[in-house]
Amino acid sequence: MIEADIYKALGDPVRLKIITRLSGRSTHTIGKLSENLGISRQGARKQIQVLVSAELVQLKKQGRETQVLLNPDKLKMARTFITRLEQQWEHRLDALKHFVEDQTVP
Amino acid sequence: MIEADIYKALGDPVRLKIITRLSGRSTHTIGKLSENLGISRQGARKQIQVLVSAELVQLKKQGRETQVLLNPDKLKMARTFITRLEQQWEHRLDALKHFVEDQTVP
DNA sequence: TTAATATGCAACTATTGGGTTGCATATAAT
DNA sequence: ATTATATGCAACCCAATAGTTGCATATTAA
Repeated sequence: MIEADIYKALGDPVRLKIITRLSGRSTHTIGKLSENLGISRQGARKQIQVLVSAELVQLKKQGRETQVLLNPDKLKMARTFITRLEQQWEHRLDALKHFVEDQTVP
Repeated sequence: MIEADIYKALGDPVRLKIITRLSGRSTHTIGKLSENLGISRQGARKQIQVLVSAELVQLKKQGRETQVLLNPDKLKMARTFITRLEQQWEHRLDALKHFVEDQTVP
């Protein structure tokens, strides 16, 4: 079940904040991204690495700094999976509804 | 950042399997749901409890067994949040595109 | 009433995770 | 050449998590 890793990566307030920032502003360097997260730079770096491992984010070294890039495909995967769950659920409810209707005396 | 808790709950293969089962079939008892997860009943029970705490799932006791019910609202929240991230991202890309176009010599 | 089933609760272990500090290194600016 | 900036790497700590086993309890079936 590969999907779990994506949600696991999103399942931390710091990492979610990072992702949110990336989705909103243009590219961030590791340094900028690590600011105002309430933790140390190295702490932030570790969280960024988690996002890299989950492939939600990509690093691109440019000179002495490193850009952090969002990978929208992975976000899409996460959303698609949830959407599928919801659809199955609704389909199930529909089936149940029909079943109940069939049982009803006309 | 409340959202993180939802993803955290989804971020485990066992729990994701449970959610998947719940979305697909009709209501499960705790017992049935705990089968074939590769872990003990009590282990599974703990994971179900995590889902309960995250309000992704609800329990309803019926006699000696307990039904596990999916809470579709929470799934929707998770999906909505990701969708919003994606939209911000796209909006950002659009803005960038326009900026580039403005810089282009006609 | 006795037995079987469905579940709960608690203690314990091992691993993962989030975070820190300290130090090293590479690139850029003065 | 020296200094400042951006980042990397490793060791360490503590808390949380995933899982286990063992036993208790409530409900239903025989």
